[in-house]
Amino acid sequence: MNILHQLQQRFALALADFTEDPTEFAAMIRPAADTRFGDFQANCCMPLGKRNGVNPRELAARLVDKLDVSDLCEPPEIAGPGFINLKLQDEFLQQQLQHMAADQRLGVEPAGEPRNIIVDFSSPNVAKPMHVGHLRSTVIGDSICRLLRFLGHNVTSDNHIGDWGTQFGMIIYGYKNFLNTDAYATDPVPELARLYRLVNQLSDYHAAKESLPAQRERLATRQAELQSQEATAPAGDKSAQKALKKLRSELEGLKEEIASQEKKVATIDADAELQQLANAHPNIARLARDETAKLHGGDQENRTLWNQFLPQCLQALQRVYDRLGIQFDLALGESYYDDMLGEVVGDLQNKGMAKESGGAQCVFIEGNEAPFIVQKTDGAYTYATTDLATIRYRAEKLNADEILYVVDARQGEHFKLLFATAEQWGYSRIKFAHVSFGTVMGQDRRPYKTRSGDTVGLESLLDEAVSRAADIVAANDDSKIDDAGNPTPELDAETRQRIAEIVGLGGIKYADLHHNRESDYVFDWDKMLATTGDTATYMQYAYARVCGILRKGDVTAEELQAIDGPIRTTEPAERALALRLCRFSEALEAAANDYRPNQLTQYLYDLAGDLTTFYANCPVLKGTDAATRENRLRLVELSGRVIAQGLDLLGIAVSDRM
RNA sequence: GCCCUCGUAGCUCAGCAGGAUAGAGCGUCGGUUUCCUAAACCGAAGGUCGUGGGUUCGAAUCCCGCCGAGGGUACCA
Repeated sequence: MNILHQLQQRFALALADFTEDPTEFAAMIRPAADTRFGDFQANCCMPLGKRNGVNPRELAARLVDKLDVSDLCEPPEIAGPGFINLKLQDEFLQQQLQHMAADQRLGVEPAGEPRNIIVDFSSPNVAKPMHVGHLRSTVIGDSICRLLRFLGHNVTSDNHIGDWGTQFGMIIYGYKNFLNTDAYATDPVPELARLYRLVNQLSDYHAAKESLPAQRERLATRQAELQSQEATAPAGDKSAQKALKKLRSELEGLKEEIASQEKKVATIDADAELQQLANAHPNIARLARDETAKLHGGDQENRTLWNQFLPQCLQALQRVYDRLGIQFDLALGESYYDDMLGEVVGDLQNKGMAKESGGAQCVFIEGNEAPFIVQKTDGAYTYATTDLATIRYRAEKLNADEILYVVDARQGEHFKLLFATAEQWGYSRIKFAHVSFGTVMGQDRRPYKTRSGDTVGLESLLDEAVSRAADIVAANDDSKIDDAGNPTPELDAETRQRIAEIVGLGGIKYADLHHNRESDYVFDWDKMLATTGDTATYMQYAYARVCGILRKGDVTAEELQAIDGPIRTTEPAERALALRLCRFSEALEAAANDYRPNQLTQYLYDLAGDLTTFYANCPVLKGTDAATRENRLRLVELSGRVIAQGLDLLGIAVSDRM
């Protein structure tokens, strides 16, 4: 039941007399821009009139003549240059509502042709704790899975974990040299993370020490260059000024880089213990890489260690996913594909796609300067190779029709090359999409970091959200008063905590999902947990009020759902709410079509707004006759179900009290 | 150098298979409680949609130039 589709179908029939491709023009029906124009508007007569050399208004008149929507709409009206305005008949709207209320799927029809869709998202490195950078992929990916699944597709969520890269060499090196046995015995994962950080820190130290002199020299020459150019560049010469500007920004970058490296060196130098370690391990970076190579080469000891570490790391990740309510159907990490990589390169070579260039095996895609490197000079494979092996596996073993990669926009070029290569390689029947997203920024407009400059750990982020939410929940509950003004808090400590979890995590997820995923967004605690405005809380609150009304009205959702007969919409606020409810499937489709959960958040926000406006204007329980009361209760109950279902598709939970 | 994003109200952002007077939240100002959760509702002020051109009956939306911000760019993923 999708009213927009029904209208489009009717228009397509009528349009058949006027054009070769009626669906193209039927698609130009959309919700009315202004409610005064009605509920929907058709914009097709202007372009079609132009194409056919007919006056658009005349064409509109003839089209309306031909059009049969008498069972759905009031008589269509022609306005302006040739818009056709449509207003749904109340009886039709009421029928739709009745059907929706009786339907477990809320009137959303499952896809006629379900597709096998693989959604590749989250994909953290197991060696390091998850951080804020993983948030978007995880939250957006999960929502897309839920949406597509609800729409009837066969969705496989796959966590393509980084479990085979250089970071494991670092952990192994750390384990062999710096292990704190007690700490490892107590809780292995933090100890492994510490080892990773330590080895990384020591490697960076040596790298910085080595490169700093050259960088300082470079800075000096650049500065001299800048000075001389500043002296000579003609003020009116635009390109000279532009070059100057570029040089200045390059200098800034260089200074920042040097400062950050100096900081790394200083940190170690300031700590006698760390300095001693650094001195004792001058070749740590190379040795760690060697450990990785040994692991890949099948070295017994390193394989044993890997087998020992991996389950523990995965378990730590699982804690975060459990808390976020996220499940994966598969978690086939990079290691899973390791023994297929040689074959992939061989096959690409046989097909003449991979060629040697500069010692590496490369696929060159026309129109791209950079090659797609599938095997490095040293013989090692790259993530390009793994990604190709993964595509082959998903195509052949999972029968994929569609593969979505929910990954950072910065990897756009990689995916462009990957998809082009895969298509040439024989997988052109699969629809590939890079569902890209922008960076999470701090208030300073730089990638979100802690005050000391470290990346923000995901678990601590979640903890903080819940703790902030707990304060808000407590404050709200404490402020509840009865008619006499006496405090009447109604939530016990345990309930408050449960609600804080729902509100806090919902706030984080919603803040992410309600932005257009393509744009960067600024992370702001106060906004995401604000008790006012376009937040998860607003919707969760609307839901809690629905439950509150049913409780006060002493009816259950089941009882209301069992009532048959149309749901009347006499008041304007009732009608607006009813129309919004009927657009649920439109909203889901829009969100799924281009993988934009923000289309759904927008819908839910509008719905929650319509619902609270309805509350303000239409009393449900008080001062109403029995029929009105029942009718409004059904409207409220249906709204609650749609909100809960919509939020669920965003991965956000609700509570029946707040 | 080449390539890719982005520039919309004081702030944060929607809108971008071209359509009627450009929307929302926050903030500001004003109003609403004998009434089902005021975590609410109603109203007002606030915009040369970076800029200059072009296509069109019609452009925030499509094309080109310019300005500004960010990102990527051969062996890290």
